[in-house]
Amino acid sequence: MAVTIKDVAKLANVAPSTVSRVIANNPRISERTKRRVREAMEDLGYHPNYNARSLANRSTQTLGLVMPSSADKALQNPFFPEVLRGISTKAHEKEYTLYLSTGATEEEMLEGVMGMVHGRRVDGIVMLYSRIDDKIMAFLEQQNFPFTVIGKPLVNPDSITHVDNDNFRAAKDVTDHFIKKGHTHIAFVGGNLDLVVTVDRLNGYEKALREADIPYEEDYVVHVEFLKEGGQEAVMELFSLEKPPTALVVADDLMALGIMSKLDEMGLSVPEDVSIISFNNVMLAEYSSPPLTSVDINIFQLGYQAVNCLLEKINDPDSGNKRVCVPHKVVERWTVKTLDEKKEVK
Amino acid sequence: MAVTIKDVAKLANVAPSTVSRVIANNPRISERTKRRVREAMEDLGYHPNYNARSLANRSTQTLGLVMPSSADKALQNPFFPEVLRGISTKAHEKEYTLYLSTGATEEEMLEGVMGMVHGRRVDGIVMLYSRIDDKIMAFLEQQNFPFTVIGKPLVNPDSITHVDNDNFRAAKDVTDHFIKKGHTHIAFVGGNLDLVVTVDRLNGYEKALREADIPYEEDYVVHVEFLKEGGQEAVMELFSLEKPPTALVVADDLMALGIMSKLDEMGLSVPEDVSIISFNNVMLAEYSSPPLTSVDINIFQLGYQAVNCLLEKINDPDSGNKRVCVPHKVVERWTVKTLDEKKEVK
DNA sequence: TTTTAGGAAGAAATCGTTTACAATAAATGA
DNA sequence: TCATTTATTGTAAACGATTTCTTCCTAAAA
Repeated sequence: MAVTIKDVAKLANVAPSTVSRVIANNPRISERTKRRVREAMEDLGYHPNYNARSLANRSTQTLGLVMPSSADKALQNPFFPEVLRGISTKAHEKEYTLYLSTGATEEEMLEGVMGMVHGRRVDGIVMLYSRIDDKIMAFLEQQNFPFTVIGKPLVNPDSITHVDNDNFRAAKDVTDHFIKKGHTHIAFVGGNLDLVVTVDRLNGYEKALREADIPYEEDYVVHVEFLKEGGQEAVMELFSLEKPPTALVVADDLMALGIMSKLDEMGLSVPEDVSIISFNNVMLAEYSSPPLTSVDINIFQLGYQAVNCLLEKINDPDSGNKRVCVPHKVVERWTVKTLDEKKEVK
Repeated sequence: MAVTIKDVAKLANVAPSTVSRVIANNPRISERTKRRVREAMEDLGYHPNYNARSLANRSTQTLGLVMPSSADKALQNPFFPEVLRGISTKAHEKEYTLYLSTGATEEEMLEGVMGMVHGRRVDGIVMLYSRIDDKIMAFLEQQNFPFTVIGKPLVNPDSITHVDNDNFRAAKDVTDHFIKKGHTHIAFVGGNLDLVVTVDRLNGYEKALREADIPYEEDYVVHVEFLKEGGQEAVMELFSLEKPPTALVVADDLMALGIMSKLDEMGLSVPEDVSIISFNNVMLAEYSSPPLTSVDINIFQLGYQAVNCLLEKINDPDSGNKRVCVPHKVVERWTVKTLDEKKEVK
């Protein structure tokens, strides 16, 4: 039906293998035959069949992406389009294409990944999250399949190539920022505790408090989902406390947005009554009212670098494992109020 | 290396063809051998090789997505994550996976699509836009390759399956809305004129004006890019006119946001000085200040239905062409000011 | 007992490439 | 001149499935 390498071979009066070599631009073929073959390809409108190629090659030129939840859910958070941008930019640079994972439950996801790996559907995998005790990561490691992680693997980070921010530092920075502005009642609203990023940030938050001799209160730490609704739940909890916080370290812009709208409903205003710094600095942060002070973690770079490392691993499986740290930067806008400026101590 | 169908066959003491039949659950194989073979598969941890399958089958179980510009650029607009959500939801339901297109220029995109089609890399394609005189669409049509379009093909819409909103109607509705609220100086800020969606909406806008005997002014119609920056350009043009508009029909939320921030810079306030209704109703619309009145075009459905139609076409290539119309709904928020309430005429 | 039908499974071709190995002819060197 | 390279191309075996024929049984019909 479609025109194959054999048709080209016949027309150009050569063997199929010769055509294959011309495609690969093998130097062992003379320029004269190359020209002849290329002409034949042109004439017939020949295009190589990817599946046949992959099969013979054992390479697919495609990369698998594993989301923390089903793509359906994950795509609701602006984080993902942005990593995707970084990922697809680098992937396309190197002529790789992308393959999105399936599955609603963790069990289904694992099933899907096993399919990708065993079925040789992808050459490598980017994990878009890092969870504690993750079955999928364990599987990939055990299979010795090329993969990189966005975030920090908890167990043996040195033996897994990953790209991450310094989340501990970032959380400490923003907490310090609040402290410097005179806040002492600072709460932490994080995502699910089994995400490593949450743990890192929580630790940074705690460290900052300890250094400033502010007691760490269990009640000031809540963990909710990375969505708007999550933010709203958090508000309910925190603002029914006897002494509600005056400042919030929030792990995600979307959550912060949810928090602000809930706060608004309750008649509390930002930053007058409560200050907020969140993470990610997605476009929303700029356009909310008031605009959010947010930590820019350079999501695009996260994706871009993850693919970069992955391709290195694919091309040289024995290359060592790397850790790439993408710098962050807090972008100050209008959600932080100064209670009582501290003198610079340092 | 990896375990193949032959290994399973050997262990189960049957021919490879038998194993294949067991996988396909062919009724011509006895339950007893089926059990035996399945056991062998389990024991060896067998997973079928997708490439080999695709090659033999001439089907890939994957769908190609063609973006209006490179994925890199397109993903900046929240429209795309949301269609992607719809698309991936349906695709995963039917165990199809997704393949993102490559290419920065139109020429490169076409190249990429030709690769997908001729190289049998995908079973069908969803075009995420509809442009006038589009080479890619022409190619797909000429090849008689299964594809569906999100948006309305301009040339022969009846012979191409597509899913769309009634954009003419939607634009007329919002323009009428302005008119009813007493506005007479209504401008239109659209995307690129070679996108069919722009044309449809422009026509709806014009129709509403004519019906209300408001003159259609060339100066009140501008066309810019579907991004924040586009909105800002638009403001520069419109508000240097002698008689600037009091109401804006804007083709995209992101553009509207750009417009609002520019307006703010210029000391004009929304909706006091200028009213705005935009399209898409992405999450941003809800969180901007003031929150945007926006036409919800149900982006998720657009993607979901596009895949639905595509799968139908793939499974039955001779099924007729359809047009699915996804309903829209204007979501009123706080960017429209009543100048002078008209009596309901109808 | 022979024929026949039908169920179950195997053999081998096929899908469209790549690639190791072989083959040929021309060119080089002694 | 003959052996040996070297440059160029061909042959055929993978790659890992699916699928069309066959074949082989066994049991029912004649």
